[in-house]
Amino acid sequence: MGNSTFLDEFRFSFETLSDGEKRFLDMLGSEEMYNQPTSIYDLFQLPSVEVLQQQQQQQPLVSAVAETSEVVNDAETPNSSSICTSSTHDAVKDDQQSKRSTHVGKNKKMLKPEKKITKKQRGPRFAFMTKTDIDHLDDGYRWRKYGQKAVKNSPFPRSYYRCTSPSCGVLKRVERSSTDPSIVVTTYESNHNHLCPVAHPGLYGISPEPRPFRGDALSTQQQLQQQNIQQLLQLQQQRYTISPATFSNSRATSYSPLDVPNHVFEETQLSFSPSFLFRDQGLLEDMVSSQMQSEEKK
DNA sequence: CGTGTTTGACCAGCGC
DNA sequence: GCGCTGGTCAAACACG
Repeated sequence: MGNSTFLDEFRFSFETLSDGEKRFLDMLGSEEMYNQPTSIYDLFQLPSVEVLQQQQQQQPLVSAVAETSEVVNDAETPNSSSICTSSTHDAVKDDQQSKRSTHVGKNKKMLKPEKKITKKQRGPRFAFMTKTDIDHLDDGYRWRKYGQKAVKNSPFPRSYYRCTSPSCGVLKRVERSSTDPSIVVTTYESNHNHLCPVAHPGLYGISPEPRPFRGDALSTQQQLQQQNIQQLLQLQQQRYTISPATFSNSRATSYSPLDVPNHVFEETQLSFSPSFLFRDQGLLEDMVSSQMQSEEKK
């Protein structure tokens, strides 16, 4: 990484956003969001739930993902390859190969199998900031922590999580901003190849009854923040679902939310363009149920 | 006992 | 080539 900090990688497409989208991104790390959480439905002026449900019936949720992954990925792990067109050999593949081929070694650190994953080969990333005192916000998915590292020039460690769903290679990094400890920066890499366990409890053997909020542990504001995060993630995943190629090939002018917003530079891999989503909004039903359920997963 | 966390070691990329 | 740093592995451990 050289001298570049984690925040240097933190990019959002900006110029393509509508005013409401820009405002939402601004609010993610702002006092406004913290003090008065706002639904992205309002900010983005999403269509009504009824409209979304109708559209969703006409356009099943994961069909695009399944088709793409089968075609692109063959016998391997059917996940993030569906996102990146060519060279995204995902982390899960690497992980599983690693486990298979290193079992022989009694030496704790045997040579790993050829590690061909370079940073440029990884899946696209999506990051956002949240002003919260909770380090690991619940986004509806189940995560397993696989590492923690001290970060240069930051008193706060960075935690590494991996989605526990089999064959799902999504990674997540969580760290606090060194400049503002109240801000948690979360970065997702690749996208899930399965539905959210919370939003679709029946598919995951989870009780279909709405689980209660952790009202005793979380404030209302924190609960709303979690809901907003879940909504944002689902939007992002739906974006992948709709058009992986468009995403991975996109080239947009971006900015780092942690810098002054007029700090503009080029970025190819990380971009965020909700506008695109809403042009094809048949896949938003997750958001509805996730609003009602923000329980943690364990 | 299954699941998740901790933590030290290892590896790769990058800058000098 | 060397050292620094970020990312990952996996044994040991904790917990319900």
